[in-house]
Order: sequence, then structure tokens, then C-alpha cells
Amino acid sequence: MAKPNVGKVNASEAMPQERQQWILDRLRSHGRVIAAELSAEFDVSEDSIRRDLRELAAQGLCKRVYGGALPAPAISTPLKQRRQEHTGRKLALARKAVTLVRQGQVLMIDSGSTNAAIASALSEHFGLTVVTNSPEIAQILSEREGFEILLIGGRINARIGAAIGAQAVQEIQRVRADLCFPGACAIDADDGLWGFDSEEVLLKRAMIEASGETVVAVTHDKLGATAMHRVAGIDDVQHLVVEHDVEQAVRAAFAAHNVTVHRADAVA
Amino acid sequence: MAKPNVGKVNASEAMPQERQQWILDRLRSHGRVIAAELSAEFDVSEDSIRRDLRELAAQGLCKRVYGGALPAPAISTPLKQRRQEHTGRKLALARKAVTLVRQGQVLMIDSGSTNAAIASALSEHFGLTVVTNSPEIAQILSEREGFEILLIGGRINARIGAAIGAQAVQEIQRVRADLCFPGACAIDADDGLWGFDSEEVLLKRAMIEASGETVVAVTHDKLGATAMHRVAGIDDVQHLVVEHDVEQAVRAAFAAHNVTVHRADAVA
DNA sequence: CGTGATATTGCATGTTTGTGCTTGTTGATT
DNA sequence: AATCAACAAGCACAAACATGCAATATCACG
Repeated sequence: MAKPNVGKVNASEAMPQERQQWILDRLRSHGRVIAAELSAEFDVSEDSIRRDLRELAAQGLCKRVYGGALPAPAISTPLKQRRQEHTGRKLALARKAVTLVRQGQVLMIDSGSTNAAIASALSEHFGLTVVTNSPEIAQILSEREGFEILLIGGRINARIGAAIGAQAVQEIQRVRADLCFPGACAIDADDGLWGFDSEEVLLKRAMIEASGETVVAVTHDKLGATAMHRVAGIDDVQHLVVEHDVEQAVRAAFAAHNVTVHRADAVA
Repeated sequence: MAKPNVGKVNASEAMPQERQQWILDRLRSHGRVIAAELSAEFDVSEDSIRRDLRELAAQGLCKRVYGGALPAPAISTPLKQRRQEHTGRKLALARKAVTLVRQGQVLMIDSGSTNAAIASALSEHFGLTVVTNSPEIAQILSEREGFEILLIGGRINARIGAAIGAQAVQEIQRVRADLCFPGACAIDADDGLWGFDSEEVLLKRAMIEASGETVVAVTHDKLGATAMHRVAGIDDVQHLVVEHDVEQAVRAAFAAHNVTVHRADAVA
């Protein structure tokens, strides 16, 4: 039987609780679930899916809508919640970015709000290892389960809110990662990746060099711009994740440099 | 239980204890177990498997579901609970603790909710340097101005939510601090300071050894108790900060060991 | 060597849980 | 208003389950 669901454990024979966990996970990474899709994915009737959604909704873990469900509406802890609450566009960007992640990979995640959104959207069931210099990202992931976290230490730069500098670079050079998510201050199809701070740039470069592939996820304001310090050439970037409304010409320019361009979904 | 004939561990002829260990391993590696599969694998009836799962679940080592079992859900809200407790008694404790801090000092702050409260209560105007293994504390301080932060990296322990282990210990040994705030699981006037986790204890010890003076701030439930692993003797503790309603006899016991005892103010 | 206590297992028993199906009902869309 | 998809509630069936019981094995101790 041809299995359409790639990269996932045999979802077709999962127990109800496990199924519900998967649904919650999909809710986190995709922002919504559709009953019919889940039904096909798990190979159970839509009734069972609806029962699952009903239970989850009863526990306040999701919000049922006609056709499926949405993530539970966040209500409490204004201060802390605001930090994890990312705007629609950034959230869509993150959700597209996490589709590049495969099971069991080691991820190198730089600091920055976009990357914090990506970390929040990561699936718990992939057995991921995350190497990060950002206390914020480390904290986000350590409050969830299923992540192996390696925190990069060193002097915390006040503006960036993460460890940069010699010690952090050294620690990064001691590890290997599959995928790298360097925060980008600016990226240009011809001139590559740029940063504002000289030490920050050294760290990003170390991250990229310690990783197999590099994924750059940026909001539109960083496209086609440059900054003061160069991080890497465009050849070092394999994937670019952009917002849905980025012009075709811009996407083509990156594609011409062998960068796979991924467009996020339009925001609701 | 001494079992004479334990030559080769064959799945088909395993004692219940062995079998349960096997099940736990599979749970860890596969993320789930199915009763029918285990039954076939060990060549016992599903009833026996169910009995095993029942016992394991009773010990909190797994979560039974219809058809098999899933890994035990780690206690999901230790951090969120503790974060809310920043009000009231813990806040008063923290306010008293920070009165021991002098301008320009280097502080070594361990992870833990009490220490997070202490970090929150630190003055911005003292030109302090804070060394911490806690992403949470690093983040609290990096969102404010006037702090020099040195983040201790390493593998993040999920239960503690901070870096412990060899790498963290090594990094700590490379710095010197004036004041150390080790998180305490238990403290006793005669037996000293105690922790729950062996690796955690090594880190606390390294912190204390790297610091001039040690301040232990504890809520009343940790006084006069001991835990599994010893961190340090009471001689290594110079200051103890306790809540306002701790009995005179307890305070005197610590004072007799040359520990300066500080009482927090009564909560409003 | 025998015997009773304990432990473990498989089986038979009713019970519970999950599932798909059917029947109406509600909701969204034209 | 009309139409169809999604939904809730109830039903029936099968699989998984708890419980009690008997058979067997193991071990301690007389």
C-alpha cells in the first residue's frame, strides 16, 4: 500500500492518545487541522477524529471549528505569553520553515525573534537536538518535551540577548549540526548574508560552517538589503523561506543561485 | 532478586523484571509499545504484558493507553507553577537576599525558582556581573539594562531547565565570583546542603568553590531536611536567608555554625 | 526429601473502550 | 431559500481490558 505520509511514524496504526498528541503537534506546527486530512492520515473515520477533537477541546487544548480545529486561544500570562506570541506573518514563516526539518536531526538555531518562532513551531515527536546560543529559545524548548538542548554559553550581548563572542564560537566549533538557522539582518541574492555586529557575524559564520545545510527565514524587510558585516556568500545558503507576498522576480533571483525558495502560506 | 540462570537475555524466556526493563527501553526508543506486539516478542500472553504495564504505570514509569502504553508524561508544569509563585513569600525572600549584594560584584546564580526571583530583584545600578547556568535567569536579566551576563552552556537537563554536567562545570571553573547563590533542595544546620541529582550537585559544588561567599535562600519547606546527594557542608555557607516565620531555635542552630541568618520581611 | 508459601502464568468471566455506521440536525455557501 | 458538508447522538460490534481462579514453578525451611 502506498503511504502518502512521509517522514512520520506509521500514523495509520496509532492509539487514540497518541493520535491526539499528533494532532496537537500538527496544530502547533501548521496552525490548524482539517478533520478530513487527519482522517486520511491516520486511516480512521472522520468520526474518530471528531471524537478526538471533541476531547481535546474539552481539555481546552484546541478550539473546534467547522471542518477541523484551531490552536487553543491563549488567554493567560500576558508578559510571558507575549514573548511566545508571534505576529501572523512571522508565524506563517516559521511554520513553513519547520517543514524542512526531518526526524532526528541536529539543528543549530541562532537567536532572534524569527528563530524563536521557528523553535516554537518545531514538532516534539521528531527526536530533535537543538543547539542554540539563545536563552529564550532554550527556555521555550526546555518547557516542552522531546527536545535535546545544547546551550551555547558565553558573554551575553545585551542588544541581541544571546551569547556571542569567542567562547560561544569555540563551543559551536565543537559540534556538528544537520541544519542551521542563522538569524539574518539582511540577505541579498548576489551579495549573500549580512549582519550588524562584527562579533555576531563571526558566530553566525561558525554556525553555518558547523552545519550541513543552511536555512534562512526572513521577513520581507530584510530581502535585497545589506548591512555592515558579511556573514556568508549566497552559495552557503541552501534554503530561503520568505513570506507569501514576495515578488516572483526576487524569488527567481535567489533560485538562480541554487537557493531553494519556500513561500509561507498567506496569513489568515 | 538473585536469579541464577541469567546467561543470555533471550526475549522469549525473560523474568518479569527483565521484561519490564525491556519494555521501558522500547518505550524510550520507540515512543510507544503495543501489548500485542510485546506479547509476541516475549512469547507470553497479553495478560502478562498487561500486568507488567499495570505495574510500570503504578510506578509512574509509563502511561497506559488502550492497546499498549506511552512514555510517562513528565510532570508538565513545574516551571509554570513556580513562576507564578514569584509573588508573596518568595518575593520577600528575594528582596532580603539581594541586600547582601554589593556594587560591582560578580554573582554566581544557580537555576531554580527562588533564584529567578532573586535575579528579578537585583538592582540595575550596581554594575553587577551575573554568571548563571539558567536560561530563564539569563533572559530575565538580559531584558533589563546594566547587567553583565555570562551564560554557562552545556546540555540542558529537562527537569531542571538549566545546563548541568561536565561542560557546565568546566565553564564554571574558569571564572571567579564574589557571591554564590546555589539553589538548595534541602539544608540542615548539621548536615549541610543537599540536592536531588548527582550531576546537579557537582555543578552546585563547583559554583560554591568558584565563589568567595555563599548565600543560601530557602523557603521553609527546605529547612532541616536532607536529600539524596550532599552538596556542601554548612561551613561552606556564610549566609542563610529564611522566611520571617522561621522559628528562633532553627535560626539559632544555623547561627551556632557561624552562619549569618537573615529573616525576610513579613508578607503583606 | 518433603511441604507449604510465594510468584508467575494462562485461561474464563464479564466489563469497558474505541470504532464505524446510521439517523437526524446544524452550519456554511450559493 | 436551497443545498450539501460537517456535525452530534445513538447503536452494534469487536478488541482490549480487569478480575478471579487454577495450574505450575521456585524457593525457604523443617
